[in-house]
This record gives sequence, C-alpha cells and structure tokens, in this order.
Amino acid sequence: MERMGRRERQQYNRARLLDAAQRLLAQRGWSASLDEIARDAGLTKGAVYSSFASKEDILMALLDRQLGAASAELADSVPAADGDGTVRAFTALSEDNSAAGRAPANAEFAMLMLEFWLAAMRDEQVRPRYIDALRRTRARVADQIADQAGPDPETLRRTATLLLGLDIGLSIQRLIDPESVPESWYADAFRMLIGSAGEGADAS
Amino acid sequence: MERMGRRERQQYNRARLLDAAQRLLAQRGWSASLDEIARDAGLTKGAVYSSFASKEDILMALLDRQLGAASAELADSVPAADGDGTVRAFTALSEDNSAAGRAPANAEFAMLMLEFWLAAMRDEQVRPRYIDALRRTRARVADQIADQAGPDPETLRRTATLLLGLDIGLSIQRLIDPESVPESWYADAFRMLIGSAGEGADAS
DNA sequence: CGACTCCGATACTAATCGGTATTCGGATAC
DNA sequence: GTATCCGAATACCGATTAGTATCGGAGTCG
Repeated sequence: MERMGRRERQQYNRARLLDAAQRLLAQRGWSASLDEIARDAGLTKGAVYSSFASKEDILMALLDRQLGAASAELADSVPAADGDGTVRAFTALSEDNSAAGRAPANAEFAMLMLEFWLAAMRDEQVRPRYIDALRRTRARVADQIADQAGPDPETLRRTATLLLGLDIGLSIQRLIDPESVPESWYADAFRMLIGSAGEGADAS
Repeated sequence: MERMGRRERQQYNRARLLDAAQRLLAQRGWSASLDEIARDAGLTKGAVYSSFASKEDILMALLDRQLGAASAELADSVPAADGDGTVRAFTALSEDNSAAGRAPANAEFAMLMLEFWLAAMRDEQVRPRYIDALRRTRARVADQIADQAGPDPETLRRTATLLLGLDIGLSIQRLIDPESVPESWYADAFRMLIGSAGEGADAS
C-alpha cells in the first residue's frame, strides 16, 4: 500500500469501483446491487455516492471507459490480418486471462457489451454514446483492412461492418456453445468476406 | 368475450401472461416486476403463481415458447433465398407490425433473444435450452440453403453458422443505428458467404 | 500545531419486490 | 339446487434496494 494524496486516492477508488461494476454488471446484470459493487471493490456505498451521482451514472461512466478502451485495444489486436489473426473487436482482450472461478475474460466482455446494447436500446440517454462507440469501432476495423479490401470507401465501410457483425454474431454462438463453432471459422469467414469484397456492389 | 371453461380459461390467461412477460422482459429487462407483468396482462399476481412456480419459471416457459416459435417461423421466412430474401432467423417476424409507441416488433424480438442469451450465460438451468434452440435454428438454416451451399455437410454447417452469425451481428448494429447499416448489406453478405462457400475449407 | 475540508463509513428510510397465506366466486359434479 | 373444487384476487410478510443524513478521521493549508 502506497501512501496517496486525497485526489489521487479518490481517483484510485473510483477506478476500483468501476472495475467491480464491470465484473458484477457483466455477471449479474443490472440487478447487481450497489452494496455488492462497493463490497467487491473493498469499499462501502458511501464511496459510491461520493464518486457517482446514481446507479445509472455508474453505467454511463463504465460505458465511456469500457468502449474507449475497446476501441484502443482494437488497434493492437489485428496483427497483420492474415489468415489466422482475423479482426477481433467484440472478442477483444481475448487472451483469456480469466480469474479462477469466474467466466473467461472475453465472455465477461461480451456480456457487458450486450448489457450496454440493451441499456442503449432502452435509454435514449445511453444510446448516442453506444452508437458513437460502434461507429468508431467500425472505423478502426476499416483502417485495419484498408489495404486488403479495396480502395472504394463505401465497400470498405461495408466490409468493416460485415466483419464486425460476424465477430459479434459468431461470438454469441461460440461463447455459449463452443463445440458447435470452431475457432477456425472466424478466419474462414474473414477470408470469404475479404476475398469477395467487391462483388456484391451494384450501383443503386 | 366468449364464455370459457375452467381449463380453457387458465390456458388463455397463461398465454396472456406470457405475452405480457415477452413485452416487459424485452423492454425493461429482468427487473420487470411480477406485478407489472400481471397488470399488463389484465390480471394480478395471484394469476401468475397459479400458472408459474416462480419468476424464473416464467422465463423458462417464455424461452420454450419463443424459441419454438422462432424455429417454426424460420421455415417460412426464406422464400427462395435469392438475392433479396436472405436468411432471417434472428430478425424473424420482421414484418414490423409494431404497436404504437413501443419498439418495433423485430427490435423487441432481438432484445428478448439477447436477454435470453445473457440468462443462459449466467444460469446453467437455462443454458442447455438456449443451446438447443440455437442448434435447431442453425439446422433449419442449413436445410434452407442446402441446395446452394454445396453437398459437404461440414461446409454446410459452417455456412449456416456464419449466416446466422451475420444476421445476429448485423441486426445488433442496425437496430440501434439503422443509417449506418443499410438493409441491402444483408443480401450482399448473403451472396458473399454463399458464393465462396467451399473456398476456405482446408483439411486440418 | 491547529483549524478546515472533504472523502468515505455508518445508520437510517421509504419504497419495492418475490413469495405465501387466505379468501372469494364462478364453474363443475351430482 | 346444493356441495365441492380450483383458479384468481386480496392481503400480507420478510428481505432487499437505491438513495439520504450524519459523523469520523485522515489529508490539507495557514
């Protein structure tokens, strides 16, 4: 334990609260209580209300932090985009450093993302933030595959959207039923969509 | 109002409770209360506990009914699988007969499905039912595209999985941000995956 | 060193929820 | 027609929850 100043201490505690909220909201959903979150962070509810205005405020802050981090991670997560290292945005952080007993880290990430999606669909306060994050993510994917998916910007955006969609849709199937969705199919799909990138484009 | 016998009446009320649960669980998540659900069905909580054992039991029954219906719908939802009528499993019932003020029917369906997915990820009681429903859905998709996606059963299963994944992943993006994901991209992706079905298969 | 500040712990409240016990009323059986 | 049955309404309970009020104590500044 290092001695910390007041402001430093609060930022540290706030971060630990967000970490706890990330775990508990992913694993128990919105019904995770503030007492649980605070206790998981080694603090009490008093700490919560000195850093956040309400429970929904935690969701907002967590969404900003998490979606910002997800976009940043993506920049590193596409090594060369050859056969094996496909695009992984939704399955980011998939190095699988899961703590004992809990769900794997990538599963936790996906569950949190879908929880965010549902919150964004229901609450118009949350929606624009989530939309923005999705658009940034697609833009990152587009940057990553710009050299392989042709120069046409419209086709490039489409390919990026399809790749992100496949990453999401395959992960939803694979995370809950791994044996039905071999990991290698990610790469297969990647090749299929990149390989025939320019074919379906008919001027409208 | 027709006069109904006792048993008939209970089945009718049970169905109305499931209808209400479908709406409220989709739009307010698991924190939708039993009183709300009962009131939305024009009944009281007493009716709930004479038809269901617990709140989770409602989820189970709804999941069975909904996923059974989804699989059945799929059989009709792929007219000829030519360019425009792609595979729609996740976006089933997409004729968009949404009641006034509420979310479109297909959005409600998707939200409910993801709520189910999260419940299945968290609860091992729910998980096998959801896995089974996903597998049946993939099998249906495979049947629908069997004539176009080659005779190799392994490739066929893969193509069905990728198509379902794309349907899910594109819908998640499109439902919350329609202008970023044109509807025509569904058909484009369909063509891409069907067109190059046999290419990515390398014996492992 | 001493007064002030402010973050976080503690104590508490009003409201809500899932579930249970009991009662009510119409359909069923005879 | 009357007794019985059973599904649904009502009333109620313990437990939990988000949010508030208050207090203590460590860090800050003069």
